[in-house]
Amino acid sequence: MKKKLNENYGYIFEQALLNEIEEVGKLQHLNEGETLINIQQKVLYMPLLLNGAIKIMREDDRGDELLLYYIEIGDTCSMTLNCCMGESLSEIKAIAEVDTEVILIPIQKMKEWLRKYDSWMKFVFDSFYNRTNEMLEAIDTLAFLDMKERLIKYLKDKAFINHTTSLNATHRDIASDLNTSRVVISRLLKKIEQEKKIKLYRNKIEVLEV
DNA sequence: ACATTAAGTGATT
DNA sequence: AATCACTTAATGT
Repeated sequence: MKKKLNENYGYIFEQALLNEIEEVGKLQHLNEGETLINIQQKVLYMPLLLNGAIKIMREDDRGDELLLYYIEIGDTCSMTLNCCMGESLSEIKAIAEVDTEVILIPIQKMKEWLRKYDSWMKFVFDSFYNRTNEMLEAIDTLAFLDMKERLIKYLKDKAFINHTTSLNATHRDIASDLNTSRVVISRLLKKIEQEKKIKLYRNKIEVLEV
């Protein structure tokens, strides 16, 4: 853990803070598809991403999901930052997009470190800024793009996060991430394929134009 | 060979 | 863009 921590955060945090993180943090491995936190669950830890990627989903009361954005290396989730004052319930659902390693930090430490370490404060503010921007982008996407454009963006993002143009996903999965129906996705994918931007297979999509 | 699941399609709203 | 109803294709047992 020490090594991985240093690789990813060695340049951001001072040594004393790194030591504390090592002391109180728990290393956790998440397999692809595993849930880090679910909606309405108590937020007890703040995750520091070491590698991999996590997708952040919103969910309505019927259980319909919507992909908001991804969290990547060196990131944390700002939703947990809101919670540093006390226990609260998660507004979002976080699922590992690929195999992922995180360090879990008890949220009580967050407040304490804010006063103690400049680098921590800077990190928290930066994270806030980054998440807010991603949130705005998610809103723009929803408000201004039609389903076809959303789908293309989705494919690009997914290819980027997974570091491959060969995506393993069913039309059903995609429809659920975008909160639409499978039929719609199938038809749009067909169109996009005809435009030579992707190639379709069973359970798999090859992204050609990136 | 049969059941299950993924994907394609026309028609309707 | 969503839904229905149905078909076809791929895959697992």
